[in-house]
Amino acid sequence: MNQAPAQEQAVVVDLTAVIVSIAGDQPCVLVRPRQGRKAVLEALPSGPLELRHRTLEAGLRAWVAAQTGTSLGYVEQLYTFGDQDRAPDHGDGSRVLSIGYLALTRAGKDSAPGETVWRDWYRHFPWEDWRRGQPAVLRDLEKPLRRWVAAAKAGAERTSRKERAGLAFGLDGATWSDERVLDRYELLYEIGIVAEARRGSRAPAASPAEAKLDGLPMAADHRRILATAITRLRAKIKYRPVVFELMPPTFTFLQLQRAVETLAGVRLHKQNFRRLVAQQGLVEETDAIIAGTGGRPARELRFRQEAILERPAPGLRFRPSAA
Amino acid sequence: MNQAPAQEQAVVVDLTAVIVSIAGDQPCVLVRPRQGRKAVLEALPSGPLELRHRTLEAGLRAWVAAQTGTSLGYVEQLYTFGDQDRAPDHGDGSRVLSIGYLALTRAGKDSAPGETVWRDWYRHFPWEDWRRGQPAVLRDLEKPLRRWVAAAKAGAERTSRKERAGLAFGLDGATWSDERVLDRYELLYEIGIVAEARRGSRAPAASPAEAKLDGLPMAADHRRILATAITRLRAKIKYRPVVFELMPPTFTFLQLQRAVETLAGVRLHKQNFRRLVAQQGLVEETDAIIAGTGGRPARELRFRQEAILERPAPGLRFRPSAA
DNA sequence: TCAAAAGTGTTATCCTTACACCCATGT
DNA sequence: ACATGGGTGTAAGGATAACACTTTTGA
Repeated sequence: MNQAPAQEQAVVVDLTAVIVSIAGDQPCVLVRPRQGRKAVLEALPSGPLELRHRTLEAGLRAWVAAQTGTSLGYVEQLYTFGDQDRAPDHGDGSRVLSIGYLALTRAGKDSAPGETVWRDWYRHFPWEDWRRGQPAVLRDLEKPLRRWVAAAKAGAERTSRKERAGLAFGLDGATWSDERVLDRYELLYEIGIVAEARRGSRAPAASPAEAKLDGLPMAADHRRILATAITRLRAKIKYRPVVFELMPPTFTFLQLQRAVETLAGVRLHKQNFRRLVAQQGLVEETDAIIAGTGGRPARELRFRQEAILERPAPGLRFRPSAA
Repeated sequence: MNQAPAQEQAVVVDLTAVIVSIAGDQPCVLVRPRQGRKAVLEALPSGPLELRHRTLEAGLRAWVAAQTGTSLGYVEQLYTFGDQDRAPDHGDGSRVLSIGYLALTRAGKDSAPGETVWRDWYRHFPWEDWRRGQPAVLRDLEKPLRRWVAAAKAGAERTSRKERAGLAFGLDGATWSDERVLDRYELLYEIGIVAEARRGSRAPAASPAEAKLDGLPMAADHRRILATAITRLRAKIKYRPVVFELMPPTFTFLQLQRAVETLAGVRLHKQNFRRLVAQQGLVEETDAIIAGTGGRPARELRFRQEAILERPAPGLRFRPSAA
């Protein structure tokens, strides 16, 4: 194809998994400790693509099985990360690509084998959880955001920064969108609030005040991959019945609502959510009634596979509740 | 990170571009001839990732500039293809990944430099163009599809095949969805109707009747990459203002409608489309009036950048017209 | 008895869809 | 005159959001 292979370069490809489950009211991701240059950091399960892997997905499943003992169900490819400066950990000049995957599983918080642990993803993104109202960090983030906008000299650059910050964080009358997780992370990375941005010691060290605004860092660029996964998942529950991959086979309306709220990081309006789910035909009642829910016993529900055939976009197109 | 690099394998990464533009009423993709094993096939512009490329996207832009003389505007990553049997052209056992990108450009049909050519993408997917009603091929495809369903022994496999075929091709009362381009291609690949599926000489040669049902093949797995691009683009015009990347700076309502119809492969309802676009605030009128449209002169429109800030999902959420 | 959850009913409002109809130009 | 595209009005139906209210359990 190409007569000048002079510069052609072999690269190593890492397969990286964001494995998500729900435990109680926490959205969890499976991580394992990895020794960084200064401290032990949390890393996503991952391993290099090998010749024996017939497909990329098969390679991912093999690595995850080896490292976590888990056999994955639902898996989808997210994105391929390959920028040269994205992972200061590998500073040896060689090229490492990461192909990120999103996996959904029912495995509970207890069942993390080997050295792996389930972690609430909001520990890494404290500004993303609006279930108890606007998160406290977010108010404190507004000041550095506005400072960053003002730091550009007036004109195109200033306008562009103002727009980006407004859109991503819902400033100046813009509404907060649960789906802009990656936009927000990348903006905070650019500003230098996120610890990973300062690893290459290019950016100035954060003031102690700013350091408190950041969530928990992760190894390499895994936090960016996690942000990509959350973005994809939050978008996808709205037009595909993916929540059910995270639910037990049977559940109640409220449990389903809580699951969606957990992922989306918002509170939903109870009555309307029930009606939405019911009339979409996504679930059907079993004969059972579940007691001990803390109130009146609830009808037990199960997912209706057939719904996929009937609706063009069978998801939970919720809107956050006003309250 | 991993103590046993025994099997670690270096791979070559190809950056592949699906460059789309609209010429008249044709959705076009930029291709260049490539010598296959038997014949000259159309290939997407592509080249290997090199050390000098700081980012994947930069590498892609460099290769496209070198091969086509085009400097790309809008670019987004699509998917990374890495299955071992996906590209029978490279049969030497080495691993080649392809990272596919979608690029949108205003360049017209005339301006294809070097050995490149603009091609109507429906030549490769004749079943995807419903602008003049149900495409003729589709009626003929129904028979082999049903034969494939019936070929499975009754039970889970048969049911699954029936569902897949129904969903993808709108059989048995299911509605045709313009977004299932990749599903349809992959199903036809699996059945063996698509020529690429028979390259490895695993599948039986098609009967002359079946060969006529297939669209034009492409080099390697480029047709699959193109199908991925069309799928993404058809989905995206509905919630992001990406059509405007393909439009001239100013245009009329009908031109905009034709552009969307060209991409989506469906006819739209005129009055409702106008209202939809107008009330979304996606466009604004210039002072000019355009004559010579074939009827009454039309108001000239331009895209409103600000619309992106105001709407959460500023796209053209059209539905196909009944007629 | 009371809090918490389950569940029903109703209304105002908005958006979509479809239909009907008039306007201005080129041939 | 008439075909073609440009452009407005409006009414029916469905989906949504917000509200109020009843029922059933466990502590």
